[in-house]
Amino acid sequence: MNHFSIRDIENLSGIKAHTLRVWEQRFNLLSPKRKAGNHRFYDNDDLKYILRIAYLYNQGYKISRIACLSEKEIHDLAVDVKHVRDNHEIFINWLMEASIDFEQERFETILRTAESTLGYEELVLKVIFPLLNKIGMLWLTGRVIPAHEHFASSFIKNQMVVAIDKLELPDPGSARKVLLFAPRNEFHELPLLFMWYLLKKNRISVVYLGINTDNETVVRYCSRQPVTELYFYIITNLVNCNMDKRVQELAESLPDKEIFFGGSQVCKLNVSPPNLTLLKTSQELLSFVNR
DNA sequence: ATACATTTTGGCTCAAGTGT
DNA sequence: ACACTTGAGCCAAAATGTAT
Repeated sequence: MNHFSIRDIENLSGIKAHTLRVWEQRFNLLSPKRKAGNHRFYDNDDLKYILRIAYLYNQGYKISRIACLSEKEIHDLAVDVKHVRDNHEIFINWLMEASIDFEQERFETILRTAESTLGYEELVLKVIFPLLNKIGMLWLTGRVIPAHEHFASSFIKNQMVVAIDKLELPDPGSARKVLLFAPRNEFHELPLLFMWYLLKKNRISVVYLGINTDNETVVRYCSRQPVTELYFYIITNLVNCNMDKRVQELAESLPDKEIFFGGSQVCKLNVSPPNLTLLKTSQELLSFVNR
C-alpha cells in the first residue's frame, strides 16, 4: 500500500486539495487516515475511490448527488461502459486504477482496448501522455511517484517499440535524415520514441541516439554521417545543468545543421542561436514532422 | 432576469514537517 | 536553531446552478 498526501491526490485527481477537504467536511465523501501531525494520508483504495468521484464529477455529476451515492453505486457508475464512446477520460481512469495496484494484465488489456477504439496515435496523444502526466511523468511540475511511473511507462515503451517496428521502412530517396536524442540527464524516453514513430510513419529516415546523450556524441555522429536535422527535447527540470550553455554550445558546434528543440522545458531557454527552432506546441511539433 | 442556494476558490494565520 | 515549505481550518468572495 502506498501513502499519498493530499497534494498527491490533488495532482492525480485534478481536484484541489482545498476542495477535497471541503468535500470531506461537508459530505463525508472521504475519510483519510491521519499521520502523527494530523496531516491526512490516503491509501490505494482511497485514491481509486477519489478518481472515480473525480471522473463522475468531470462528467457533470453534481458533487451533492455523488455524495448521496454509496461506494458501490459510485464504482458501478464510473465503470459503466456506456460512457465510453468519444471520450478518452475513462481509459485514463481505468489505466490509473490498474497502475495504482500494479495490475499488469489488466493494464495491458485496457491499452489494447483503447488502441482498437482510438487508433495508435490518438491512444498516445489523448490517453498515454495525459496518463503519464497524471501518474508522475509530469512534464511541468515534476511531482513523481516513481514506481507507478516506471510500471506504466515500461509497458507503454514496449508497445511503442513494437509499433515503430511494424511501420514500413523509410523511403530510400527521402531527403531528410533526422537525428533524435535527449540530452544528458534526460531519461524520459517515451516522447523520443513517439517522435521516432511519427517520423518513421512519414517514411522519414531516423537516427536514434536515445536518452541521456552527450553533446560530444551528437557532434561526433554528425561529423561522420549525413544528417539533415536534429531533434531533441527536455521535459525534466534540469535546474543545475546549465541548459542554456549546453544548448548554445551544441548549436555552435553544428552551425550548418537545423536543430529543433521540444518538450516542456523549452520555454525556460534563454538563448536563441540562429540554427535553433523551438517547438512549443503540438501543432509546431507536427509541422516539424510534416515539413 | 432576479433572487436565492450551492459549490468552489482564495486569503489568512497557526502549527507541523523538512532541510541546512 | 534557523528558514522554508506544506497542511489545517476558518471566513469571505466568486462562481455556478436553480427556482420563481
